[in-house]
Amino acid sequence: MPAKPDRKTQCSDDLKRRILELEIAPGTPLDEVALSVAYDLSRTPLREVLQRLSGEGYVTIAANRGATVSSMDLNVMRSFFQTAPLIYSAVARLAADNAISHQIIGLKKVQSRFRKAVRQNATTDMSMLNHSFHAVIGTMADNPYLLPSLNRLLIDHTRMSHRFYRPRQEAGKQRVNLACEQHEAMISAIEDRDAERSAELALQHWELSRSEIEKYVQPDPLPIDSQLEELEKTSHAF
Amino acid sequence: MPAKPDRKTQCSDDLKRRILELEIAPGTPLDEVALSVAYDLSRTPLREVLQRLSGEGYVTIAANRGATVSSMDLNVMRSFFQTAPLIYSAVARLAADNAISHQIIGLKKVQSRFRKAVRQNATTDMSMLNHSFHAVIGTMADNPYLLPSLNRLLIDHTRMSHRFYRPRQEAGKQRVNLACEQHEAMISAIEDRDAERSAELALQHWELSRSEIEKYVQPDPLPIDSQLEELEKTSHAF
DNA sequence: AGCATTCAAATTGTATACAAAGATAATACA
DNA sequence: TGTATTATCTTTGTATACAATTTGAATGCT
Repeated sequence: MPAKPDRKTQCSDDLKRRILELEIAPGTPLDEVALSVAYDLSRTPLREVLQRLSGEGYVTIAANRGATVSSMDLNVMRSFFQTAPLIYSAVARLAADNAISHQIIGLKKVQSRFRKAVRQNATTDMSMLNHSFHAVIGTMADNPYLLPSLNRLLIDHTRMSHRFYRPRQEAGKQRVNLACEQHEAMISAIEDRDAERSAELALQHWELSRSEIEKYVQPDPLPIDSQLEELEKTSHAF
Repeated sequence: MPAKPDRKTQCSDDLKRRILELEIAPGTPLDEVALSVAYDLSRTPLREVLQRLSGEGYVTIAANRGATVSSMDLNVMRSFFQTAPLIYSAVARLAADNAISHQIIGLKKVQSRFRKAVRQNATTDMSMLNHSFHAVIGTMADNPYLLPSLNRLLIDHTRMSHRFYRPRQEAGKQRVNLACEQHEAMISAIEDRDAERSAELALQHWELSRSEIEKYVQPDPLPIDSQLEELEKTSHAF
């Protein structure tokens, strides 16, 4: 009973996935006719899909000039780091207050898939299942005002965090395992209806992610002398 | 130069106004053909307007069963009171940090129109200009994650606050004047780039509004003995 | 009467043709 | 050669006809 394969939802879900996985980069213009043939829809329903994605923050629509994948410029990044801890902790608190058993079961299922992806080192699965994990916590919070904020944060967080799940050094893998453990702790806090602990864990989880992202944005500078050589070496790892 | 009278924007703005003024009540279904003839649009662009309004939280769209004005049930109300102080103070803080002079001028203009409406006792103008006032502060904050939350809160806040601006007793008018003064104080805090004071004032402003709304939701009970007589008397005042 | 079923009407969803606006290339002119 | 203007092409926006779904009434059954 995974519902009918409704072409419109399928299109919407696939576009979301591709945007979250950076398969379509921020700022990329989306061609209506190209998409409509690709997803076997006429332009009318396709445009409705784009409108909805715009409402959810995945794309930005400019009048007479179509849709583009939402950008992640400097100002957006700044807002992201400023806002994420506020919303994440508030949502985690509400999730502990309001979660119903059915949702907790769902969260555990997502987490077990996440853990499996971590074990298998399936990097994109990790990103996407981490996204799902936090989206489920969002639905637990059941707050129509915070949800749009949270989901927008998650979109950009997921887009930024791919590198986190593709660690090249042992220390990085350790951090992914830590993130996985933090998920477990969050589940038990929610299960215990411990709002304070839930919020606190969310902040810790955020802090781990934040430090990793900042390291990517502002990496250790290369040695001044042999800059080109170093660049050559590290570029292989990508 | 107030832009072109674009029928689609006109339709969208008018629907927003009617929803905010409770001219169209929460839960009311919106008929596509009726609206399309009313606003002289074909159904395709009208549907896009509804999709956008849905993205902004004004209406809710259910598949195969059209759009309805977003409801304000118990759960929504609960979330509202839970979330408003968090977002209002955060936005006020950011507004003080980020406002540019051009925006402050705009805010002052809105406030002067608001003050005028208060003097003239123009109740719906008050509601709507109060809405604009806080929406402008939202744009000052310039945070793409918080803005959707704020605007959703403002929609419901405006819909709930009409009674606040239609006071029947002298004490009520005093409170409206106080609200007006608080606006002035908020402007000067923003102008001084005093984020803390801005946030503090936002919370005070919220508290005033909250107490008024709660009084409406939970009014003083009628005298037990002559309940019907009292009901008869008070109903004239509506 | 109460309830399920079937058919008709109303409403929403989709496809496609046409109109309008924006982007681009070609041309004319200084 | 550089710039402005025009013409053409591409892309987005709108109207309308048609398909699919839902709603509600009428019918038949227990």
